[in-house]
Amino acid sequence: MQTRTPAGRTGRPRSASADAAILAATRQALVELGWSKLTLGDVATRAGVAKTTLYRRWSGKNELVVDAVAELFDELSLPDRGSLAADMEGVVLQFAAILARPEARSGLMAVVAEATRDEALRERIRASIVDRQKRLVLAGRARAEERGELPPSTDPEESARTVDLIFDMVAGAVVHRTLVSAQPADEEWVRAFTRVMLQGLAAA
Amino acid sequence: MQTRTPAGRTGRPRSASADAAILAATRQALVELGWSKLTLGDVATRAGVAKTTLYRRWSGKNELVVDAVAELFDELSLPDRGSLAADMEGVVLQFAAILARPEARSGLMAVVAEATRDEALRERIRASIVDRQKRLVLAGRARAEERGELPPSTDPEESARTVDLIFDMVAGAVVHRTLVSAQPADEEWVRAFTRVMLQGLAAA
DNA sequence: TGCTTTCGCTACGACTCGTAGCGTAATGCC
DNA sequence: GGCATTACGCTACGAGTCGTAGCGAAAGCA
Repeated sequence: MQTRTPAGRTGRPRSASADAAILAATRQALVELGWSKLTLGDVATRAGVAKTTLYRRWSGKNELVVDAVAELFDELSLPDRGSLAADMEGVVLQFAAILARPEARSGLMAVVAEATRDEALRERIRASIVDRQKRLVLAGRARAEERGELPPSTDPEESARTVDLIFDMVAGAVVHRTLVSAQPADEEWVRAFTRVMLQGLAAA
Repeated sequence: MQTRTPAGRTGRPRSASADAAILAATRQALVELGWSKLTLGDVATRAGVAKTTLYRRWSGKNELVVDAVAELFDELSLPDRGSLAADMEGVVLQFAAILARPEARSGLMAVVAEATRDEALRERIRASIVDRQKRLVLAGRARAEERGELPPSTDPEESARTVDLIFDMVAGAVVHRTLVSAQPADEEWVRAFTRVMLQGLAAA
């Protein structure tokens, strides 16, 4: 949210249900209208709140949509499928499934585009979406190390660079496949992609 | 352009210089204002043409910006650097250099976002940007085959799938690195990326 | 010279934006 | 219970943009 609810303060507290209603209404509007035709007045009507309430909590469309989209990615998980390759295929498929949803497609790309000219927005995206999901890469590597599929990482700086590279390659490829090439990131594609990734990383 | 200039037609012909001026003005406005604050009225003023002239040629902001951005990617080339790895590093660096320019950053992502809800726009992007640059992948592979670095491709369908995969991975990773992670795709990163790509492809 | 199409210009209604002002509702503190 | 404080819903507003229409002038072609 734009203004975090301070802990000990007097006065009427902000309605928690309004937050949820607004974010849900934002996603619904993204599905039906897309980014460019989405107006804050419309979102407020859908959520059953006044437009002024919306402006009291978010400074604008960008921040609102980032928060609405960020919630979508929290459902990503990394179930143990027995091998590094299977784990990776699984999470990539989950990621692809989220990107197949229209509220994620139109919302995510639009805020990334806006973020190219807005450092604060870029930081917000990084904090609430990107960095938040890097946990998956870290967990996958840790699990592979436990299995003995990967040697334990030694140089922490080199290790961080590799995580960033993996994340850029995975997220970038899936996004490009889904949104630019407009082809489904189905099991066949994910299998081919994962093979290139893992073979390439293993050789390095 | 929105309406191609028909060949044999009577009447005053459309000014060719106006097209160039409008596209240049669009890029300039993208740099100074970004996507969301760019208005067609402003572009028309910058280009020294009337707003109505602009609407006669393009149906809207989306189509205009696609054409303005597409021109940026035509300067990509594939100089012979002696090896597949060097060729790939070279073209990836060129691609990164274009994406480092503000008119490409803000424009490209925005139209991709809009394209998620507009099939015609998606097709326009694919035709005027994506497919147009796949020539680089094809040329790089052909050159590598001549050098003997790659076996000649046999199955044409499998071959096409590989080209698509490579393109999604290269373009996606560079875009994500540059625009989402907001880190420079510098020589060090490109070298690491290229190594993973080529090792991964070689093993498959 | 006529015919055709484009051009620049002005004006227009419709819409969205973000904010201000007001009275009311909900909470904490005394 | 009363009071201060904050959030809420509602209405209204000026500012800005959109995309289009209508006009006379300009630039080609036969």
